[in-house]
Amino acid sequence: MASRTLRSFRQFILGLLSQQPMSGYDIKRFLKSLDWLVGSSSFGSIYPALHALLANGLVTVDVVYHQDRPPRKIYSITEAGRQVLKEWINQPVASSGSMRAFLMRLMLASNFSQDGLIAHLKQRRSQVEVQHATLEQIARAQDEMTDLGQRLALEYGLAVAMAELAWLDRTLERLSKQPLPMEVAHGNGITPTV
Amino acid sequence: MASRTLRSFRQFILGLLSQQPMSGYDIKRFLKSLDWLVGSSSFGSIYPALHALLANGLVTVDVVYHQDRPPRKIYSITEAGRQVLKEWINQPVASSGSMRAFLMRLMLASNFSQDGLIAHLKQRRSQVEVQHATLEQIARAQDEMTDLGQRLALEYGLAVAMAELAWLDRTLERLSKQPLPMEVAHGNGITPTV
DNA sequence: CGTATCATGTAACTAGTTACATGATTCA
DNA sequence: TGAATCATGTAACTAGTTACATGATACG
Repeated sequence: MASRTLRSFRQFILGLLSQQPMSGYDIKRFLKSLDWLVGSSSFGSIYPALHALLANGLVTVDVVYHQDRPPRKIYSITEAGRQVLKEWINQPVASSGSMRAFLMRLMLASNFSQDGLIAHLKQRRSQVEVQHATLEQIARAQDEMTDLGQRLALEYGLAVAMAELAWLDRTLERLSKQPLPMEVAHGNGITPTV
Repeated sequence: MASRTLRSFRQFILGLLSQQPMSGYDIKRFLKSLDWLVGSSSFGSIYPALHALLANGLVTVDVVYHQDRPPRKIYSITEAGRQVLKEWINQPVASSGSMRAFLMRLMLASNFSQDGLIAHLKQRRSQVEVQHATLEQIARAQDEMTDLGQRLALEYGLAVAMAELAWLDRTLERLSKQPLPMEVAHGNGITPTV
């Protein structure tokens, strides 16, 4: 029984492997370049995650030897892995919805159906809208009395929320006009140097 | 020896208590309202954190009884607590700098010196600028070849980064013109209903 | 010759979540 | 009567970090 203890980070790694076979080192490099977007992580979490995915039969390994460099373990997703990934993607996202969680899923868009992708963006839109309204309400309720830092943080949140809403609206419109270039262009720019 | 094992979350709670004495339940409520900004947390982390702060002498408790409701434990910061908080605030922030970590500190602005606050905003500015440049570089390098999701995530990050930069510039200018209304207006809007 | 990059991994620890346990009061 | 809100807490677990260990090659 494929333990359903896989949580978001493991699943995200699985998602990356669905786009391209990679080694733990590749994943680290890739994640580091997107640090700001989805957050980096240490080898101490990547390797164990990979071992767990392997133990559950969601990925396979190929050891590739080189003359000049240490051997590399290239992980590839299996059919079972794609299945689990698809199930994960189809599950609704937690209502709080951090930007990080949203972006992690968004990056795996090729595993969404067209409608699924649009639904994901719409869901984000409504979440951000709620948060925006909440922040404005807090801001209105407190006005002068609030601590300077709280006021600044509130303004900051409002500015970011508005930017997100604007982007989401633009993008949703763009996507609804074109039939979506959904032919999955594999490759994430990190050449695996096999 | 006041163990220096206190990490950001504990310190943030300490910071909240520096603005106003609160109970664990108050903190939960307050954090929940700012879920989107700094993230919520469970009682399972709040109460133990409070106990740890108490054990280290950074806060004190007062039990307040009510006729109609359960008794509440109101925590207040001590002088030692303010000291630790000040030291934390004066420490430089990690270079990666998530928005969450930034906002947590920003919310505690009343514990900064004027210059400290401006320095904090400037540091964020330069971090976001670097990230923005990095994302643009990735976007340029990959152009067509990248997966749809990756492209969307990149765009999203760029939009948010630009919004942050704009806000930071506006705010830094605003702050440099006025001598700052730095008389600390205590109170965070959550009436403690003592 | 020392440092950086490539490459994999483990062990000890920290932090946090979820689920449980308790119990009073208010509202439908 | 049953659910919701107020209010505190603990125990078991999960996830993640930091620090360590290993070892090759390349570059200055």
